[in-house]
Amino acid sequence: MLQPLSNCAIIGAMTGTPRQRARAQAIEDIKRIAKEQLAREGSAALSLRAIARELGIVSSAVYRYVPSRDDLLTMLIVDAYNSLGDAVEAAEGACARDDLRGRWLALGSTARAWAVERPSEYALIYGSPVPGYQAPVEQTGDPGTRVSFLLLALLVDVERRRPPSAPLSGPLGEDLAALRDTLGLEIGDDLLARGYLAFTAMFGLISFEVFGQYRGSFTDCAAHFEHQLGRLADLLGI
Amino acid sequence: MLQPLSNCAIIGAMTGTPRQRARAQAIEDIKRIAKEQLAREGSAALSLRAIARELGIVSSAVYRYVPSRDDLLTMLIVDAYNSLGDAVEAAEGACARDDLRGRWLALGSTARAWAVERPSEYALIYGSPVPGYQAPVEQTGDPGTRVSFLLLALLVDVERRRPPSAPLSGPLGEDLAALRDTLGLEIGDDLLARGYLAFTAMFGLISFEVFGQYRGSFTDCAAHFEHQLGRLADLLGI
DNA sequence: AACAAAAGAGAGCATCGCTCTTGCCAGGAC
DNA sequence: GTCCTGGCAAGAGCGATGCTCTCTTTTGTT
Repeated sequence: MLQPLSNCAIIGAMTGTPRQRARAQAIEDIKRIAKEQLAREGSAALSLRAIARELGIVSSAVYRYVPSRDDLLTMLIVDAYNSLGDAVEAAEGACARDDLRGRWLALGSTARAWAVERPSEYALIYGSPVPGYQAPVEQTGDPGTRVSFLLLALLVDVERRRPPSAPLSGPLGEDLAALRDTLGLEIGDDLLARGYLAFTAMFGLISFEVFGQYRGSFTDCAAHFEHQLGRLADLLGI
Repeated sequence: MLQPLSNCAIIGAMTGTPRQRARAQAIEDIKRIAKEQLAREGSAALSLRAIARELGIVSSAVYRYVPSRDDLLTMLIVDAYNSLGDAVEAAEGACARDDLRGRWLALGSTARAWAVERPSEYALIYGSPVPGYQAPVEQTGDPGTRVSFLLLALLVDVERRRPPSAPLSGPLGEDLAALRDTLGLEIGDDLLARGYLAFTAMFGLISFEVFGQYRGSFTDCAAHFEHQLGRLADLLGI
């Protein structure tokens, strides 16, 4: 299980020499303003010059703290992954471990609430990739898998309660077997496939809502989401 | 049912005065190069100056044909919606009308194939909105609903074969009733909700694949997609 | 107090979207 | 056939971007 890493920046700001503290604080300020800009203007309009203006310094000074605009975006993506991971882990961890359905519902509801509250940050990690920019996996890798690992852990607990199912044949069966190997988790093909579908459908629901694809079909998106989350729980057999 | 409108540009290029033909051809050239740029660089890197360079004209000349970069984006979005609509309508229309499952599978497979072939155009319509730009609904409205209308028509045929289900209560029930009213379609609450889930899950699956969220979990994404499409057909009871 | 490292300032380069003015040139009216 | 007007391209220019370079100032450390 992954550790909550998102507060390491705060820890960093409290330790070290005054120079290091000031530097960490400056980076935090830059990221804070960047997130505000992101929420106002969108990811492509993220401007280091505008950040510098708002910070009251000249644009070239920002480069003392951030190597480039793309690196700043990567930092924000990592932050977003960790923020989402923190929220979902906390909510899921508050459930009784044997309350499988409750854990799934908590996971989903919290992810949706997080996304609806920060649509711009959600778009950063689950939207179409920012053009001309591919987030480096070595940076985003671990934080980017926290939610999926949470679901996988849930699936392991589900599997324990269910009779073992026959493995799937064909190319999908081979892929699932390979996944089982690399992850080292005991989840049958059937449940693993159902889990993938539930996970993808859940983020599909969130994306449709956040990105405005419903075009106002629902006045109460939360009710719709909860309803569908229940259906997905049924699909998982919990 | 909506007409296939996407070839009106070609019709426009064949008719009218030489002036109008040349103008329509120029706009087509601009859009073609824009799509190539989109595929290479991404939507935010879409540059009118680069288009002008590739076209061998000066940047200001492009503004004779395209009012602004945002308007060009809107044109591309409408084109993408229509291209996807054409493909899906053709594939679904080739199925026997009473082959409900076949129609659903054709709809989904074709949508996925279209998206995998043109990830940049898919991102344009189903990705996170291009920053600082909201596609005007009056332009994208009709083409943007073609696929959903196809699914709704399918759901109507499904409903005819199924025993009527009890309406849902609560806010979701009210939303679904309002949808039934405005659309004028006879689809029960239960099936309508299932249809929404299936639709959203399908595009969630496509988005996860196209946007690289699976991080290489599947060597055969098509097999995985077909498998899940079958599960969603089961969910629809077809 | 002196030093060195870090931070900031400013100029500059290439790019972008977009506007304006200036010519040019061909299609349509006569 | 000629004339003229409307559409078209060119070019300069404005404000903005990311990023680099150099120079100066600040500041923590010794």
